[in-house]
Amino acid sequence: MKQTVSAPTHTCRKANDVIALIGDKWTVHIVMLLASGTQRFSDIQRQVDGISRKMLTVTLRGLERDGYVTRTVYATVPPRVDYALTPFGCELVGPLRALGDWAIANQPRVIAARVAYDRRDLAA
Amino acid sequence: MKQTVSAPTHTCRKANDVIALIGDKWTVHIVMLLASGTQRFSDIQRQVDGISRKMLTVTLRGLERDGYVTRTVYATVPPRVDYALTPFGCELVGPLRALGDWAIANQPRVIAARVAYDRRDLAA
DNA sequence: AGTTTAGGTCTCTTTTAGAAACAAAAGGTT
DNA sequence: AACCTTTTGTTTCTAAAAGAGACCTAAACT
Repeated sequence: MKQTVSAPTHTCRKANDVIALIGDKWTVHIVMLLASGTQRFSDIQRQVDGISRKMLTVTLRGLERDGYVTRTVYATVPPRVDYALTPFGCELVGPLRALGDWAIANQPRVIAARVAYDRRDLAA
Repeated sequence: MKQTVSAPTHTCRKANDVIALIGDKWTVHIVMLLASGTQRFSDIQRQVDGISRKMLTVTLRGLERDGYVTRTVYATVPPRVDYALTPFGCELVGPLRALGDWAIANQPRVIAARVAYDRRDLAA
């Protein structure tokens, strides 16, 4: 029997692959940061609260690979590496900022919902 | 010495907490699905390609806890459980759909960027 | 009796995230 | 000369999370 993968399913799987990176919590922060201009590695690390060097490297490499950011290495010692959005990356800023702003604006409601849920759970 | 956590940093950490769930690859799919109406557990599982029962349970529970969806259990055998967006969850649909649509529309460009990157990488 | 069904849970294995040590090499300091 | 600092990583090791698959319940059907 042939595989029964419908067209919509196929589209979803591919979109999922894109979303897996752009929806990532670190990615949202980093892209919003870079939206305000070029930054070097250590600048980003300082501004993205709680990220480890490793995860920053991994995330930035992924963003570079997918075409959202450029990585410019200066052959100095100690090294200096600049990250900046590509034009394609700039296009992503709109929808991503919408999500980020929504999250910031509605965070108190989420916290309230959590507290209510956990209290209800406790009572049961 | 006092902790030096600036106000923006504080805001970012809290927003991060919200984004960690709403930006999740499964969440985006599930919320978009529920946007078109109430669905039962097995319906969602069938439509969200590749999700395991466990991850579907975990994700839906998280969405319920944060106030985005309601969970209605019917005491029948075999059981039946309906999931639906709350009014709050409906508010999330806008920004989430924007992101999802962007991902679908631009997926080919991402794939192209990846291929180019990997080829460049290989040549080096 | 035995089978099927829906919505989970439980256990076990594989990935992934995160913390922390190490690298490299030019320039300044002792 | 030997040592320290600086920046951007990489490597290693541990903890947490995701995924695969068996198991559970109990009514209705065969």
